[in-house]
Amino acid sequence: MAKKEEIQHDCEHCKSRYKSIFCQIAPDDVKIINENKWCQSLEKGQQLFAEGAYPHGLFCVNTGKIKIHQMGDEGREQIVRFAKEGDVVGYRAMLAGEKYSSSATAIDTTSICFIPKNVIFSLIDKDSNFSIQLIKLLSSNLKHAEESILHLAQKPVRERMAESLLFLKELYGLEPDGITMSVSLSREEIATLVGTATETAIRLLSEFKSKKLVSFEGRKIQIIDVPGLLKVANIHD
Amino acid sequence: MAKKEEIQHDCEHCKSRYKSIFCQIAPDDVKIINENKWCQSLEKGQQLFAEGAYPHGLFCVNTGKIKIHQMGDEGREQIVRFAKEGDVVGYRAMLAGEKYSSSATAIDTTSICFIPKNVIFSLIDKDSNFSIQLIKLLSSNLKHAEESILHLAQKPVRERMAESLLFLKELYGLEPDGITMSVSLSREEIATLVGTATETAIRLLSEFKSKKLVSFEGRKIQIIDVPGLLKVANIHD
DNA sequence: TTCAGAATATGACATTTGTCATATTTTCAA
DNA sequence: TTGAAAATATGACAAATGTCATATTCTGAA
Repeated sequence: MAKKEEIQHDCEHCKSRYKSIFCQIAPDDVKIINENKWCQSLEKGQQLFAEGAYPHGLFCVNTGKIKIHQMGDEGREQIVRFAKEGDVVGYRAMLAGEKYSSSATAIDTTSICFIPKNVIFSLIDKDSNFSIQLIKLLSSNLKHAEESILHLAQKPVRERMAESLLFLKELYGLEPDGITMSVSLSREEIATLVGTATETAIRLLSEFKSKKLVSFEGRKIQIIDVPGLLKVANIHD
Repeated sequence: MAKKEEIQHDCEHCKSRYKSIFCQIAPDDVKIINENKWCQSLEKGQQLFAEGAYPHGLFCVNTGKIKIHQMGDEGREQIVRFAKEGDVVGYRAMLAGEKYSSSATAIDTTSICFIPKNVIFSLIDKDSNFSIQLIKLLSSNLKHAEESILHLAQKPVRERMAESLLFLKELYGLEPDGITMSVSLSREEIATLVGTATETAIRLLSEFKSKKLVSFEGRKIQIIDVPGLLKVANIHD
């Protein structure tokens, strides 16, 4: 695990708390979390935790962007989820009492807080509202995962590529210019998200560029034609 | 929804309860569930609930087999999960307060109990142990879903077919003869589980038969060579 | 600045997988 | 029992996608 960078934040005034599963907890519990958490900042590319390790707590994303990924048989990575401000990562394995089944890596400068396992379990024990928040989070993740299963099984790569671009735009939003995607990924990372070979991803992006659906300069991708991308993605209503 | 067949069971003596998320609840709560639940039996092919409908509770599988499936763009079904004795179905949408994102259909004669939403939520409220059971269930489903994402994105169809056969053997077990799989699916259903075209599924099964990995007579499939299937599935340790 | 290694790009080609057509077999209701 | 419809099977072919080779461009450290 990356070294601790002790830039302590204060949970009481944490703005990402209100976007998180901790949005409804009691002031006393906020205090307990505040006293037991520690904060850390990650550079782009730094790993938060690795597949196979044992979790000792969970991580709250304060600012930044995280990818959750798994290693396939041939050493090829697969991105299974993303996290942003207000999201919680590393909780699935912790709650299940298992080793991590995925790794988490920062894909941008990221600031996170770590909350120890025992604090979370005592919260579950005393605050049923918090349990419901966790249950809803897991449910939402499961819904998205099952949608991915459907799309990977049935949609051609071109559709999935268009869909992934729109998904990234929705999730991480645009820069102040209103068209450039805030998230910056390598072609290889885009390929592992879409579930295809890097060369295929590159070709499809070039094709989308020539069709004026997107434009890009290196990793900075501009979304030019949302209706066009929706059409390619075969998304209607 | 299918019509109610009032064959009331008794939760206090229900043997599938001990395999379920209700394994640890208090006797008083068992009583409450018993008084509020109703039971239903489903023929093979009968639908339990449909994508888009609103959930009013959850279903416990008493005996039998259920598939959880979604409809893709071109009207092709995708199986995303299975349920068996002791499993709970239809809970994801209910807990999240959403419409069903999948349908559930019996793939064998099945007996289930329905437990109303308010009973479940009051259990969550009073019994944190029950919440943890639900959280673990969701975590387990999410883990499997993310594994499916990895495999659909990276493994060729042949590997996924071998893996699916082994998975079905593990999940539903074998008949008393020790080699025939207990679950009986059409070629089309197997295809929608593996994520391929029906013809491709048929060809692969024929290939496995000629390689003496399996044998079959119609929908009754015998697992002949587990190590061979593991090898084809590219599963090592 | 410069150079090596990485990332991106593109062509050529092989392989996998899906689609369509058409038998053949099975199932089930009249 | 019989016939129609559905399910299974198989061939021929097309389309999608991956792989390998090879440029070209970019990036960061010396």
